Formats: sequence, C-alpha cells, structure tokens
Amino acid sequence: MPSTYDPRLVEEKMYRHWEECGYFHPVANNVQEPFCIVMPPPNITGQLHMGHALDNTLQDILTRWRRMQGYNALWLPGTDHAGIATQAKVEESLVSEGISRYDIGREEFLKRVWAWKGKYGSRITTQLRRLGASCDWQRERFTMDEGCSEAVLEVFIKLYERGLIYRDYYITNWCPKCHTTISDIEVEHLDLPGYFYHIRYPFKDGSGFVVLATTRPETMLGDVAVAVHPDDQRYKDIVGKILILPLVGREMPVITDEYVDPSFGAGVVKITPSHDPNDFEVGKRHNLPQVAVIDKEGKMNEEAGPRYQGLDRYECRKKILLDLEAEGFLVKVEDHSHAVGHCYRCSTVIEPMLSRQWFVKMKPLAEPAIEAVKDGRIRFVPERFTKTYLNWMENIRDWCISRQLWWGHRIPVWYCLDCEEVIASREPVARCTRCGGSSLEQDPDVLDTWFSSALWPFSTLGWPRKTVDLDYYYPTTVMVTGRDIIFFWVARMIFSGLEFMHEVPFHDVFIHGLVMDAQGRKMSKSLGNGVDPIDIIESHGADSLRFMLITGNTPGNDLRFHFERLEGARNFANKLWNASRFTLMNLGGFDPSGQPGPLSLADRWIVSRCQAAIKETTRNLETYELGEAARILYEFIWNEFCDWYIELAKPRLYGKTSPADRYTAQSVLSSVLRVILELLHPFMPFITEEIWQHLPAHGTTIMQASWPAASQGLVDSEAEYEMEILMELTKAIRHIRGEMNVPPGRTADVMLTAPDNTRTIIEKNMEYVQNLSNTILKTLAVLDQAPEQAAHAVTKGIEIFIPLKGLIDVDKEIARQQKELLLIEKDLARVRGKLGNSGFLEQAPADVVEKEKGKEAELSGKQSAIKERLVMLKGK
RNA sequence: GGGCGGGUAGUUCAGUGGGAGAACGCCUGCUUGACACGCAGGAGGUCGUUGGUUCGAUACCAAUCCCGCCCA
Repeated sequence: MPSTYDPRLVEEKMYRHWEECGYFHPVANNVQEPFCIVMPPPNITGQLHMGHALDNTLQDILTRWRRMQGYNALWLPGTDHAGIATQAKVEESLVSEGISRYDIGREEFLKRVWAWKGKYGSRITTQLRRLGASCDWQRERFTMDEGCSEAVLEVFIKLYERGLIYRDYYITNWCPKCHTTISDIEVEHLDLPGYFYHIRYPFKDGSGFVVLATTRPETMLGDVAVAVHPDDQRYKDIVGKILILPLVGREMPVITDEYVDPSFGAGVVKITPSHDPNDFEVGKRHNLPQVAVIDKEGKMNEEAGPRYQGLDRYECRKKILLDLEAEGFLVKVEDHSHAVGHCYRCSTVIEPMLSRQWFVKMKPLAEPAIEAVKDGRIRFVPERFTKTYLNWMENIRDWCISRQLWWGHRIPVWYCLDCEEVIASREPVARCTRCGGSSLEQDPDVLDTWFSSALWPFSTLGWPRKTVDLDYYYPTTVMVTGRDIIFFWVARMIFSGLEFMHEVPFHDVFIHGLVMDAQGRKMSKSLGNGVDPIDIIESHGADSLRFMLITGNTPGNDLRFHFERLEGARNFANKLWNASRFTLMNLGGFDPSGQPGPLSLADRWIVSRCQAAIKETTRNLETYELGEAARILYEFIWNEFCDWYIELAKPRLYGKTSPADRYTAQSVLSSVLRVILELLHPFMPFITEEIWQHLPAHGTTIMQASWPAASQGLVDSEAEYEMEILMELTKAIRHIRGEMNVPPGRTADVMLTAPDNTRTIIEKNMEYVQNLSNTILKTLAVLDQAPEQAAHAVTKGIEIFIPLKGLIDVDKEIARQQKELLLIEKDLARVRGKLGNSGFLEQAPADVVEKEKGKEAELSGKQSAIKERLVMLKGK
C-alpha cells in the first residue's frame, strides 16, 4: 500500500464492479421494508454541476445507509427532456448549418433532437457514476420515454375530463427569444433602474388634460382607457370624459377601478389590456377592446401604426419619447427602479402578451396538497420550508401548461376545422366526433416540461400500469432537492400524486441549499465562477468532494465551495488510508477466528467510544443531519482512534508486551476499523470499500455489510473515566514540555502526587503516559520535598513536577504560574458567584448544582497548589 | 411591501438555557518504526446592537441595524 491514497486507481474501476454485480438493483419482495428515492432528473442538456453533486451525494448517503440497515433500497434515476433548453441546443446546431427548424419541418426536427439526445443525453448519467451514485441504472427513466409519455397522456386526458384543463385567452409571459410562453414561476423578477415617464393625455373637448406615469411608454399604442380609483375625489369630475391618445388619436374613456392605487404616483393609470396582466383584468371588467401592438419577436406590429410598425420594442420606446417630446406631451422623466420579468432560461425581458393557452385549474388540486402538508402526511426538512410551500400553494394561480415548442409531449387535442369542435384524445383523431368531418388538426404546442416531471414519482414506477414496483415502492420515502425548485417541482408532484395515486408521493421532503462560490455568489456560466465537479473528482477524488459538500453546513442552508475545505476532506481520506495501512501492516499472523484475551484499558475505552460514535452517527442520519453525522465520524476517527488508540496500541503490536496481548490489540484495532469503515461508507463509498476489502474476513462488498449496531454492554464509563485522567495527565506534561522547550527526543523525569484512587489508575497504566509524553514517571502519595528547579502543573487533582535542572528560569516560571493562577481565580470567582446565589441553589437542577460544586472543588485545589508553588519559587 | 435565512476566532462555518467549538490560516518545536495530505504545543472571540423573560441568555422573546434569498 502506498503512503498516499490515490482515488484515481480505485474509483472508476470499483464503480463498474458494483454496477456489474447488480448491487444497485433491488427487487421487490415480501421480506424487506422498502426504501425509495426517485432522483430529481437532471436535464439531458446539462452536465454535472455542484448542485447536482450535492443533491446526489445526499441521496446516495441516505440510500447506502438504509441499504446497509437492511431496507430494500431503491434509488431510481432518470433524466428530463428539458423542452426549451434541448430545443435551443438543436436549433443552435441548425443555425451553424444555415437553416432553421422551419426549413426542415417538425418531423425531421424531432428526429434530430432524438439523435442529439442519443449522442449527448447520457453525459450526465456517466458523470453521476463518477460521483459514486448507487442508483439503479437498470430502472433508469426518461421523461419522454414510452411509459412516461403514456402517463402524461393519461393525466392530461383525465384532468381534461374532470374539467381541470381549459383553454383560454390570457396574458401570459412570452419570451421573444425562446419563442414560447412560460409559466409565472419561470419568470425571474429583477429590480432594474428605469424611468417613470409622465405623459399628458388631453381631453377630447379641449378642457385640459390628465398626466399619468408609465415605465413602458411603447405600450401606450395599445392603450384603450385611463383609470382612476372610484373614491378618489381629485378625479371625480373627469370620470366618463373622453381622452385622445397622443400620437395615435384614439378616443378612450376615463373609467374607475378599485385596482388603481390612489397613493401611487398621480393615481391615474393607462390601461393596456393586451400587454399587462392587471390591465387585462380591468379590461375584462369594463368590456374594453384589446389592442395588441407588440408581436412575438418583440417588435411593433401594424396595430402600432405606420410610424412604429416593425421597430423593436426598445427602439420604439426611444422614438415614442422623441415624438411625445416634440409634440409637447412629455411632461417629465423621473428615475424609477422597478421589477422587470426575465426568462429564467435565457434572461430575455419577458413580454406580457395576450394569447390563447392551455391551463390547469389549480384551486381544486391545491387544496388536498395543502392538507397533506398541514396534517403531516408530508414533512419538510428543515421545517421552515413548509411555510414557503404553503404560502405559494395558498395563493396559487392557474398553471399555463402549453409551450410553443416542438420538443416535448404534444398536447393531445385535435381541432375540427369544419365545426371547430375541440377533442382531447389518447389516440390520434381521424374523424370529428360532432360533425363527422375529417379535417382535423392536432394542437401544435407541447406541454410544459414540468408537467411530466410532476408525475415522476409514480410514472417512473410504472404508472398508469399497475406494476409490482409501483405497489411496493409508492409512496416513496423521501424527496431530496434544492430549495429553488419547491414551487416548480415539489408542489406539483404533491398534487399530482394525490390526484392520481390518491396518496402522497413521498413522506419527507429534504431540502438543501445551493452551492455558492468562495465569495458566496451563485455559480453561473456568465460569471465563469463555476467549479466543475468532474475536475474535482479527477484531482481529489469523489470521496473528498462528497465529504466536503456535506460537512460544515446545516440542512437547507447554502454552502460555499472552498478549495481549502476540499483539501481538508482529502486529508481526512488520507488519514483514514494511513490509519488503515498501519492496521493492516500490523496484522501479520492475525487469525480473525481466534478469541481475544482480556481487553486492556485502551481497548475498553476505544470500544466504548466506538459505541457512542455508532449511536450518534445513526441518530443524526435519522434526523437528516448528515453534516453532523460526518463531523462525528471525523472527530472519532482522527482525534480518538488515530491520535490516542493507535498510539497506545503501538507497543503491543510491536511485541513489547505478550503475544496474547498483541493478538488482542490486533483484534480490537481491526474490529474498530471495520466499524469505522462501515459507518463512513455512505459518505465516502470508494475508499471505505477499498480498505474494507483488505480487512481479514471481509464479505463480498461493504455495500452489503450490515450497519453497525451500538451495544449497551460495550459502553464502559469506568474505562472512559480512567482514560480521561490519563489523557489529561499526558496533555499536561506535553504542555509543560512545549512551553519549557524540552526537546522532544529527550526523556524527562516527572514526579507527581495524586489522591489514592487517581494514583492507582496512573500506576496501573504508567506506560500509556510515559510512551505518549516521552517521560519517566514517579508517583508519590505525598511529596516529601518539592523539587526546586522544576516546572509545575495541576490537573484532575494531580500535581505534576518536571525537574529541569539548569533549564528553569525562575522568574519566567513564576510569571507562567501567575498567569495560570489568574485564569483559575477568574473561573473560580464565577463559579463561587453562582454557588453563592440562593436563586441558583434553589432553582437550578440538582445535577447542575453538583457540577458547579465539583468545579469549585477542582478549581480551589488547583488554586492552592499553585499558590503554594509560587510561595516556594519566590522563597528561592 | 410580505416572508425566510444569516450576522460567533484573521477566514469559512458548526453549536448550546448552566465551563465559547472545528477546519483552514498564523506562531513555536518536531524526518517520534501509518500519515509533512503528518505529529506535539500555542496565540486569537465584550457570540451585530438595545431591551425583556430567567437564579442564569451567545442561545428564548421583542425591537433595531447590516447582508443574502424568495414572493408581490
């Protein structure tokens, strides 16, 4: 074994082996309890980023842990067809050929997308394998595969039949770049600096004008009215009068509507029903006409009039302002920053646009979904995300599900060109069900990608067919995902599951934060601050990446990617590697089938501490505190197993005691290491398997080892107490040696006095302290004569003297002792303050009071010892 | 405007109604028969501010300031 661990020699080979052996592939049975996670499907266009790495590491940890616990664990992977993104990719490649999708037509275009998918779609699943994801690739799904498509069809038809899907004219969010409508939550609102343009609208009868303000003057070409609040006294006289729209000349009324906020601006607003959702509502209430002036390219159409037709919306704004200015309608321009909607895919400014789209009626679906969370059938972890979810669900708006794309699930609706009948159907429709005509056209649009994702927890298990998996694994156990897609995805899975499975899709929703860069910024392509997980896996190994991602942060909170933390994780892996190397190197002649002799104190101690590690790790995994679980293992492995136990075992392993004792040390060392590897395996799957395979009497794979169980019988508080004393003593001696600059190579004599029981413990285990502090101890009941030239310390009732003839600077030692005394007296004052407080004595729990009394005794013992020492030193 | 999260050591972050923690960085000393991706020792914090609850608050409550995110 080399002295540094090289993950490159292990990981890929091992993953292939696991996968080939079918370890990721569970089969439903009647014996085991099921455990199931369905993976949030990454986009086929994507490549693995840190968000995926975190999300899937968490899932893998849970899955591996439960699998070891004996659950029949299924982690079901898959990918998402990502309508907009994938279509954009393929269109890009067409552009390089100098053609557009319209040149080749829908059918040919889709052929090309499938070809693209075949070529690049598996990149991300290959990358997930590099991470060590133990998901069942034999069950891998795709949102557009046959089964998922069947599910989508079924859901659409059923919702349609239940009257929950409708088609209507509405203001939707149009992305002029992606050329499709997107849903409300796909719009990102960014506060941008802009202007408030104050424009004068004259009355037809020449009796003056009103001034109103707008941020988008180009939309005035579509104005059909001006509104004020019904209670606004300032404007009561102008209500009903007719205005002339500047530049256009259109006549339009002044109306009243509650929507107007009289306190905002001048309290007068222009109404543009075709280009603003609020104005659209106002228009409906007042039966106003709709004048659309912007087209799907974001350019002004013929309704905008000859002066502006064909101009881009922003060019038009400039021209309109010039014209208003020239004609004396522009009153003033104010700075005004406001929220502007952007497309979440391409960041283009959204154009609110009137169009006919398909919607899902949300209210009836939302209600049971709210109930399921309120009554605890679904639990968010951390709990605070419940509020985010409920707040959204309770204010839900209908979901626009049609997308003007070709790549996706085509809307299963046909229109009769003869009688305008609308027919939703599972099968292609050849003849109109009403007029019998045969001129039918299928709706050209496809469904929102999230429509299929919403069905993921059951479509992937076989729905709408009744399958063994569906029966066994649904409802799934937990959904692990980022807090950014609670609305997009989690909410929709919940109502879909309830509507079609009549049961929640999962019991727990485990939400994690986002991975930020070292400065706390979101990783993004445009900033170029992304860190590629594959680069990290290649340089530091998947285990290090995984460990780094889950330590040092808490559930639901964002975390920063720091290279130093990655190195820390790598160092930890290497530490484990070397501790294991040490163990294996010292197992020569060890026969695991033999019986160990009586355990030494150190053995009993590490075994006892190991029980605590098992208990705490398991407890934290149960509550989704994965970072805390990992931290506990880190500390146990490094600070207890490596720093103390291995050091204490060395002389025994080197044959300085008896062969039987050597055997016992080997036995304890290897069995504790085995437990360590098993506990750590979910977090660092590769290195733990690699080492585990080298242990004597290992099984086939650590993946199938059973999760360690803590045994109360092995908890040994006496051993822990005794070791505590010995470790404290060792540390105190090392401290003095360090401060007094005693060369590490030089064996020092140490004299100590201690109360009988403590002294017995020390005397029985003298070698421990001597070996770890390079000293020769002399224990005494009482000191007949205090050594003059000696450094001094007190701990656990033990007084320690290290005679240092010629090395002690008496003044320096006095100063050192005085500093120590000061600290002790400060502590003592606080403790005595408490104990002198009757409120404390009466009201604090007895054990707390006892603890404080113990502290007081210890501190005052130290105090008097140091005082005495000072008297002696000063007397010289 | 509403909601949420954060403000703890130089940095990044844990944590708890009863003696302030880790990692990294820094300082000192070490080729100690696993590991320099290491070992031993050390310095470093009025736990954002102000009130309140409590015998006791860094933690619970209220207010306030700053930073970030989400929604409108």
